[in-house]
Amino acid sequence: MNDITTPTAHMAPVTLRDIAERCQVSKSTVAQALRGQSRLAPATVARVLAVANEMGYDPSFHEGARRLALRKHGREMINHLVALFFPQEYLRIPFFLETFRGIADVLGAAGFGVCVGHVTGTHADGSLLPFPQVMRRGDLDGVIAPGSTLAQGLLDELRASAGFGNRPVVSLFDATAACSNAVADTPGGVREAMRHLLQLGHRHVLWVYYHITEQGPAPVDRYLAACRAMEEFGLAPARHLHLFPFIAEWVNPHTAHHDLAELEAGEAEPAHPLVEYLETHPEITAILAINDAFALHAWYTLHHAGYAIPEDISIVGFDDTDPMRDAHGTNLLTTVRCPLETLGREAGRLLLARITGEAVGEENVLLPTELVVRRSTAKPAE
Amino acid sequence: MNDITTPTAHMAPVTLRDIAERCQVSKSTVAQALRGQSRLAPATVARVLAVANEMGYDPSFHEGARRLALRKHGREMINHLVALFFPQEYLRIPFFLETFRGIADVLGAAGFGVCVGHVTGTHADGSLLPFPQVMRRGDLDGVIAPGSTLAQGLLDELRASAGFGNRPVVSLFDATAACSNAVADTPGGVREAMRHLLQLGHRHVLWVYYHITEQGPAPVDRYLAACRAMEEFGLAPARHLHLFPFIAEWVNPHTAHHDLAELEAGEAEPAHPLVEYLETHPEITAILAINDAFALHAWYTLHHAGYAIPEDISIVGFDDTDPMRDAHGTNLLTTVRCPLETLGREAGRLLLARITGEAVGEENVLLPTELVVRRSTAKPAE
DNA sequence: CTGAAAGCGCTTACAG
DNA sequence: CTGAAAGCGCTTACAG
Repeated sequence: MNDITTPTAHMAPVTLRDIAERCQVSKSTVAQALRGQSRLAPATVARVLAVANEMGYDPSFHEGARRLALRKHGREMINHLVALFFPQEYLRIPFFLETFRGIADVLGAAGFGVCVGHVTGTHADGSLLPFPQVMRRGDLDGVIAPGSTLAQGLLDELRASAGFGNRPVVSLFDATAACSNAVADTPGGVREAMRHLLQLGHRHVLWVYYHITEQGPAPVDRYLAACRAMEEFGLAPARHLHLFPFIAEWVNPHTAHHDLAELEAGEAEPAHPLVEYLETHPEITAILAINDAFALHAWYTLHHAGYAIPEDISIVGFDDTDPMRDAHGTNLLTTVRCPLETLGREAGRLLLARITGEAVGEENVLLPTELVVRRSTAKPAE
Repeated sequence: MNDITTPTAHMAPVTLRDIAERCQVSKSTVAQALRGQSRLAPATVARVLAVANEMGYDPSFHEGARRLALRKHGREMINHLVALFFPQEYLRIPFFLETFRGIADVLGAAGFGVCVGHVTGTHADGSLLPFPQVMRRGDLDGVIAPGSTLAQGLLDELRASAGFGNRPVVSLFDATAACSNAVADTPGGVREAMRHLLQLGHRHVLWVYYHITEQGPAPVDRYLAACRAMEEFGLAPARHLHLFPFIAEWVNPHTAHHDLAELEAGEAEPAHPLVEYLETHPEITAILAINDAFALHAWYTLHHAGYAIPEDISIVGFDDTDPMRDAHGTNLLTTVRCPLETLGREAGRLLLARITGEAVGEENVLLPTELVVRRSTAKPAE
């Protein structure tokens, strides 16, 4: 790809020299006047400013030259550009979008552009996409990214690049050492949700998680919070907290929710793993899902298999982003709400404070979550 | 805000001069070798390249200087940065996000950063936000924006700014003169949807639209398509196409869907305007909504008022972004699907072609839409 | 109080 | 085939 183009004729933009000529002063004087911090005669400053304004001088257009000149003296400029990195599929996930809104609002209000970058994007041949050029040449004043994304090596890559160095980074959703963090208290939300179920009388709960890691079912901190809540009620998690891994097809738009109705009409339906599991574990009376999408899929699946919600099984979601509406439009799903837009705002605020130098060290923000009790949870059947 | 910071000690990045010294050649030679297009001795080129590589020379880090130097010769560089402008609330709208994904994918794969900009953002005091700095200084190679946004004056503002000039612009969703367009054939979708209803036997249809303009109910092109479809069946739109303006509270997350259930328990419920309208116009047997969210709200409202869907009223949505699921998770809403991610890809492709110079003039892409018939439409009751 | 100078890191005519 | 020169537009020491 040819990177250089010869543009169609442009009106030449106004430069310091143009102003200097018109004012009959030197370029240095104009530069000083424009920067404001000088011992020039007030009258000179006023005259230069007036002429600059009249000629339509646009300093932002010449920031490149300014940056270059400043390097000589070992100083850097704020570029008013930050990147928001995230895995490609996040643009489909409502809880990310709420956060995105908060970030974009705060940074936009401060005059910063927010550049989006997919970290897990791949070329057609499967090779990983490199960062866009903007992100590789010191244009970025800072970066916001989900903790999971940073943990995958993005942070190291950024720190190693000459263009980024030790500029500020804010981790979103999950706390990460070596940068600032803006996270919601999701373990607290899990604890509340579990207490809610236990207080209703449930004793065997199915924990629907993402995938297993060496440390346990991910996200591990939430799993541990669920365990602790059980222990508070004198229950041994090993016996009372049942584990069920989430299955990708549940929320894949091409496979989820589409086949149940068709199966009705057709041949014998294969048993859904979740239904099988519950049939062999009749002591389970409640499901705690890692997000609303999983909760909804469990709900549809169980309804289809003849379970009544919440009479036979109580279901709790997470995030409060995907409603389960009845025919009146009322959301029935008990879930844990995270202050996502606020989380985004806080992430933006932390980053700005570091960029402008108002803050020096890393800072962590932890926002409370809130259990929202609706109609998908009830006392277990007796 | 102080724009300049004195950074912590950075390792000085490698420059042409460093390489030149090590190679015992001049800076010009190094520059030529690095650019590749020269009549240098192949051996020299090889040696310079090897040393540059070994020293870790990063050309992208010095793009600023390169840009500056190129200006002297009236040439411009591609900056690998484009902006995507949209009204603030679009980050909540699923149909925009699908499109966003397509845009980000295509541009990311080409090494371009995508910078998001809110056009309707306001400061706390209500004043309109200016563009972020990046967007005001010639950093942008091009812009993508919804047609509605461009029509509000963004295009003029961009063209008038020295930093942007006549760079390429692609209009999304709605066609706009004076730039390239990537739009879906929504009028075609409306026509199909209306034919579907008329073929089922409906004769009086309620058209739920955004708001009235001088040209008619917006979006006007879709309204006219609805009229034409009626005329094809020998019906006069003036008598058979009933107009109902959309009410903002319907999709405001703070007021929509929340109160119906609570009202059940409480005092006398005020009649919903839609219900009132249908009661005074019993000849209406079908609703054609401008998007799925409105269709869903109409559905919930009518269900609550005792109407059966589709037995009493057929409902057609638009976009296929918001499902109306039954308890099995099956989507019941008949609607018109737009190829949104593809639309985003096309918009990105058009922009890239202009930026790289592969395409010269404006180009328009029109993608077909598709009626998806589900269970919310049926023959009218008789 | 103001200006001439050196230089950020690069580019491309232009000499040799 | 290679290098010295001029310059992009700016900045800040440093003289005067």
